[in-house]
Amino acid sequence: MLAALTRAGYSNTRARRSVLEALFEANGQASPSELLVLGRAHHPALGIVTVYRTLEVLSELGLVRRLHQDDGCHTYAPVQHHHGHYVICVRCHRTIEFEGCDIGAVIASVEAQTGFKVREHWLEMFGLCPDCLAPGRDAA
Amino acid sequence: MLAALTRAGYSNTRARRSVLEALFEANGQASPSELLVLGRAHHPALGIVTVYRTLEVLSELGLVRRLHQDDGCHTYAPVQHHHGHYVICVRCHRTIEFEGCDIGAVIASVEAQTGFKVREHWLEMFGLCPDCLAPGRDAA
DNA sequence: CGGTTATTTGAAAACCATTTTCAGTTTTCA
DNA sequence: TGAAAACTGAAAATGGTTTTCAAATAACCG
Repeated sequence: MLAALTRAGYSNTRARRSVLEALFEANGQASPSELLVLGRAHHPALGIVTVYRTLEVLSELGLVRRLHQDDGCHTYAPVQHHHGHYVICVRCHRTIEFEGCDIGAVIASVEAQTGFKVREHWLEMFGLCPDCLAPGRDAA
Repeated sequence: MLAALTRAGYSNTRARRSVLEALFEANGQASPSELLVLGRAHHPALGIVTVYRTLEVLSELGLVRRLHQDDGCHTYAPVQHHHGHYVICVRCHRTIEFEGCDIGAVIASVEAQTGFKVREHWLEMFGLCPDCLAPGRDAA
């Protein structure tokens, strides 16, 4: 990821490195303010503005994806699959990317129903992760 | 919709009526500030706070659905189908609800891939509506 | 219909995530 | 190593949304 940034012409700075590290230490996904806290473990002077700016660059390069929360705030997850979507645990917020979103048929049906030409879609799933499903781990 | 509000124990007020009217005059969906403008045509004293509060009530009653925009802002659409999702025109913002979101197979595959138990999902599609697709209407 | 109470309303203020501004710092590169 | 370009953080600005609170309105009862 750092290499991709450099390749794209961006400087290799301490602040950006700390954001990248934070991103991988998170639970699959994290908000800018969570990344600030995690990132400061590596670079105490890190500022929230730089977290936002780094995430913006990473998004543009397709290295990170922005997830939408119900309240309208955002969360960011490293991209693993080119066409990936996410399942988010409603209890612990663990987030996993999945691929094989086979909704071609749904899109075709929507196009037929509405006359629209669909270009992109958002799909996010919410549920419980294996750990939070397991009985006896309610304290987690 | 008004009847449903009354049935649920809410007062039938001029302000709420104007928000309902605005909702149906919109292009399938509208933001709170757009609803304020539309609603004021019916009730000039309408305030934005009441628009928000009315939408909140309508959401709770399942009469309206909140759509998420890329920037995190929200838009509201009247509910037509119990399990509906929306296609939004990226050009004119016309929004149409569709049903028959047949992603049971996708959900099953995600559950198998990740071990999560999926409870709900968000699905929004973006594209061009028939009018905006039509050539020669570029001025619209 | 008139009076009383409970509900609702709108303005202003508070909130909070995100963006912009700007002067100082760090990187890059020759 | 030194100059120029890129980057950074703090503080201020923005803008959608929520809270507060006194005034207005609707519902209800007689």
